[in-house]
Amino acid sequence: MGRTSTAKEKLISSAIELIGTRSYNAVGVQELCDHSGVKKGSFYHFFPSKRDLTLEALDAMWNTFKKQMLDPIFNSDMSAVDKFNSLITKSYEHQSSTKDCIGCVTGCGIGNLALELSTQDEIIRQKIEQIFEEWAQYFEDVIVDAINDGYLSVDTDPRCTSQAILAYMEGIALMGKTYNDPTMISRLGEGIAKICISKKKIALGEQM
Amino acid sequence: MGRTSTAKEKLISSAIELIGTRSYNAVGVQELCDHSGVKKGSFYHFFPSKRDLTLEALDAMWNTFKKQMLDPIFNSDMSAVDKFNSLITKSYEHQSSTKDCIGCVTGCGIGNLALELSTQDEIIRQKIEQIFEEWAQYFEDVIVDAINDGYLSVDTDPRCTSQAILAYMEGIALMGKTYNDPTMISRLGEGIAKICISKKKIALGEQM
DNA sequence: ATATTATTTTACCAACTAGTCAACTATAAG
DNA sequence: CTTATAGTTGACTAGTTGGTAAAATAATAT
Repeated sequence: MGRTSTAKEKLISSAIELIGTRSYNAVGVQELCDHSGVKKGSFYHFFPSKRDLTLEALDAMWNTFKKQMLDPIFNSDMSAVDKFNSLITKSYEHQSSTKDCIGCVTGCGIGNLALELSTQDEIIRQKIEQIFEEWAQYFEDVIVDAINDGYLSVDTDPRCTSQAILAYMEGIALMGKTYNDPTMISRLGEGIAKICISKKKIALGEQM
Repeated sequence: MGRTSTAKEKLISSAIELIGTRSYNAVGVQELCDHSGVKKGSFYHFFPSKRDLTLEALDAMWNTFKKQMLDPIFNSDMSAVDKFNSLITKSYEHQSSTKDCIGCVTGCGIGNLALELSTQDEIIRQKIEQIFEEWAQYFEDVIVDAINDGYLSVDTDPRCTSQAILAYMEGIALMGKTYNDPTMISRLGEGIAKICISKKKIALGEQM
């Protein structure tokens, strides 16, 4: 009942675009409304706050990323190494076309919000933590396979290693954004398959 | 001539503390002034803009980091591996005490600003790029030594590898902040010495 | 056709933003 | 002791911030 609307979807798209290329605090509700052709009253009809829009934008970003990047690669029959290399290549291509289009490397939209808001908004921090958990699970699954197939030592800690690979990817995106150079991603991405963390832990006090 | 003042130093310290634990856009000039007990008029006597204060805060952060972290480790006689492990341990300890003190992992103050401002402020982006260049140089020097001493393959690309290690450190800091868990840094840090990038490059189209 | 309900619109608010300015004051050097 | 100068102060913009309230409107299910 009542009329239908595309305002919500338009606001989420604008949030991904504007906040993704600048930052959460640099983009205001008014600008989000202007960009999507929605009046501020409508904004607050659909979202209780800017924070809530951001939460939904984060979900949309993650779903798009899974559908366009992770699923095609990690549901394929490539080797573990090729899967990681392919992810790097696709990331490079994406950042490269973003730079051609708007003049700057924007990095990872999720990582950007993680660093900007983790200490300021516990709900957003938790949402990103949960996204990172899902993301690392993609990696962990192929690492477990690689161990079972004998391509990786049985000493490899799959969870630790998958988080390390995710950390490295986020770090590469940060470098690419800082240098405003997409080739940073392909150059540094070559090191990705070498990261692995063993189960045998060295006690912290002993390692020096 | 004229009177002396500590206002500038106090403002820089406040900027490091407040912007470091929240973000650039989340901290206003008024709050910076209140925190350091300086009136707004004095702020603009010393700094033409909030941006300029941030630029000086970035310098101060980098100098402190060099003096307290990099110099003691990289001017020591440890092995290359021990130097990197030691840096991880010190980073863990620092983030850990920050969490005990204020309740959250703040990550790398320089990396935080890099992601927040790189697409918005070209001058700040360039300053951080230059800091990253200096930072990676510390790593590159020990990698070159390790190659010369036979601990690392002669195929190792020192510049690429040093940037990759810096990327990994920034990625680890991002994960620690996102999970609000300092142990992320020590756990993932174990993989740091394994990263290395070879000189022999695989053409981008061939790698899949 | 009408009642119901979802959406849109406009005008509004109080608080806050970065930044300005001119008058005032303390001090270091001569 | 004076004078030049560096630093301090508080009042002031003009524009923006996230968010609110209520009236107006359009579409849908009956």
